Amino acid sequence: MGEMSEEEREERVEEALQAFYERLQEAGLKSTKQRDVIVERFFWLDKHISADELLEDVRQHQPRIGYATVYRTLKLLVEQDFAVPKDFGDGQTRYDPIHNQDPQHDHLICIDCRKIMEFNDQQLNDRIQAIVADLSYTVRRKKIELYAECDDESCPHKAS
Amino acid sequence: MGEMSEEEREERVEEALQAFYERLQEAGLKSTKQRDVIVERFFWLDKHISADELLEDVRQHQPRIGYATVYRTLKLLVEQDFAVPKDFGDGQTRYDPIHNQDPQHDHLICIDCRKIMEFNDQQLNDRIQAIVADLSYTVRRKKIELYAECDDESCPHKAS
DNA sequence: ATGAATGCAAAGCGTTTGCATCTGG
DNA sequence: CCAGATGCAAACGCTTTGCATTCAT
Repeated sequence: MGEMSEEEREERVEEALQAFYERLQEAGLKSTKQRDVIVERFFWLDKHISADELLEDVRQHQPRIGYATVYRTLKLLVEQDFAVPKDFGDGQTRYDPIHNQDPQHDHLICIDCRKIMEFNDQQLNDRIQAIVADLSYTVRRKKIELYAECDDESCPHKAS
Repeated sequence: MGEMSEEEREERVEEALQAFYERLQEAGLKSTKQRDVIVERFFWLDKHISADELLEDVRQHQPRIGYATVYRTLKLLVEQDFAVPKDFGDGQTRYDPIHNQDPQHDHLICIDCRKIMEFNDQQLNDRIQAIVADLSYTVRRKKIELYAECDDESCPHKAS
């Protein structure tokens, strides 16, 4: 997770938005004020987020937005392969934006404080591809969550 | 997934039950008709199962059992590390029994027919352990789900 | 007898849907 | 114009909980 300047971020968001609206048009779907804000904020924030959290953020820009719209937009993003739903076992689905440059990452969850870290390991991905190929399948997407405990006893994660 | 004789299966169930009831006693919890049946069927069936499916199965032995009891028992099994909750994205949680001899397996889900297959790959596990160790963590449990498409066009899985 | 477990029904919670209204292309 | 999008509220499906009753120890 390297640093990213404001311009780079805006550029990335812009690219994603453009790709998204291209798909919308292909599918004969529309661009609306609400949809625009939701999608833009989703790409801008660029992290796994719950419908709830996204709604809260989006309402700062468009206060009268309904949660149904957020759910519908997230569903749309998933269908169009711009987001991946994730379940971390706390009862609500999180959505991870997919930006083309970054292959889909995996998660390491601290069982002490529930902090969620991201990682991306090529050797792991290679092995997965091999396993699935052996079974005569082709991976479309994966969900890898490692629940782990911090080795360092004095680690701040040792909250609970 | 090797074959297993009836005796072996019964023996495995017996072992698991014994371990479970030992823990119960340690925790000052009780054995009841309902709990016994649920836990026994859960270990016997020995596959990821939803509360719903388990209830249906259990009711063939104890018709008056309530679903709350099944949920409570599953929760107990999870707390005591005899089961792992899994979410495959279809809205309901499945529970996987943990039997000590078999390390926790992973899943390959066919995106065409939703069939869920299990696998266990040592190289994969090794790599995971290495990744997590690098981050100064120790894996407690993992959740790996690969959503894939069958390569064989004539495969019966190509249902949808 | 006493704390735990059960069954039932009701409540909870995140998510989806029906419908009247609005809006973008 | 008119299919698609929105907002609201109601419905949904899975899961949890409150409570009176039953049961294991």
